[in-house]
Amino acid sequence: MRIGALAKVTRTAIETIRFYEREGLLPAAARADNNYRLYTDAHAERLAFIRHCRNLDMTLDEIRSLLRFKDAPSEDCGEVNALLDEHIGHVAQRIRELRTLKDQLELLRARCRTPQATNECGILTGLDNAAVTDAKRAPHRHIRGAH
Amino acid sequence: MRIGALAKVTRTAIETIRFYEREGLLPAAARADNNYRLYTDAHAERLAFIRHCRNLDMTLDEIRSLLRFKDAPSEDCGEVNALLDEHIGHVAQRIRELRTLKDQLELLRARCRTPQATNECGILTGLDNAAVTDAKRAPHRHIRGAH
DNA sequence: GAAAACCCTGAAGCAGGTGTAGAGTCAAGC
DNA sequence: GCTTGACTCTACACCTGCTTCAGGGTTTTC
Repeated sequence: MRIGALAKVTRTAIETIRFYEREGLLPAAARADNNYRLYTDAHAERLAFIRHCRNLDMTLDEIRSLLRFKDAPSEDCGEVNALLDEHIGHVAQRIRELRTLKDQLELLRARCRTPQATNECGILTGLDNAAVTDAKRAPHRHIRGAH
Repeated sequence: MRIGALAKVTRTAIETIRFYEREGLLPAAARADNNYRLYTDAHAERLAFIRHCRNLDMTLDEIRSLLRFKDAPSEDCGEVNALLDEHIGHVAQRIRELRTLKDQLELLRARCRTPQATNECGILTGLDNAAVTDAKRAPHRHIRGAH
């Protein structure tokens, strides 16, 4: 199948497919005479795998690791378990951070229940006075924020 | 004070300070004869404000809005309330998403309790078979994920 | 035979910075 | 007076995970 068909069955943007090929996640497809990429079902399965992992918020590096394990089928999968455990840890950590964050935001919000002049707004003065404790962040998190 | 001192008191990287100046969040500092930036206490306060907001995971655009309200002290702050409410909504939404994600990851993890050959690993086959429901994502979220 | 739909490459752009190269400035120590 | 080290400057590349764009060529459909 051509790239458009693969994009459709995996519900993935065409550009993303080419991007995964450049990144080495998806093996390069064979080419037709006109230089169009030609994909097999194996490509579709691998891409589906990648997309499932992305839906689980894994980084491309984590997915690369998982693909290596898949490609070495006789090896022990203990490291797969470890990788997943670590990833679950990241997600749990980020949930904790966001809950703290939400508490702080609601505290801040409670400082100004009704609109008034901005120079008396409890929210702005709250942000001025560091009412917010500057929670230390882990330097290399990978689960994204809220926007 | 010079940029290094400002960096120290606000616990902000020097490059980040210059970046905020380029982005228009921090007004350009006066320059000494040797072209070094010279900051006032007002700069330090404004930068502290920005950093508090960033610690609350606001985007630079949201912070830009808040700064505009701060700079117009006689205006009504109802929009500040609205901005914060919306941001709290983003965070709450992201917490919900991450909880669903964590449930899925734990379900997946339960498929392989003990290490075995990777071709029999329940995690890898689970990811193959789309055991994971592909949750739809909001297209323009801004609160970051887990890594 | 023309228009619409598809495909190609290569590069730039997004957020929110971080890190680097290459150069200038300044105070202290020998 | 000269070197060393700490500090600062500008301008640019890099990070993730794509998305968008420019500027082509090809195939399908009417």
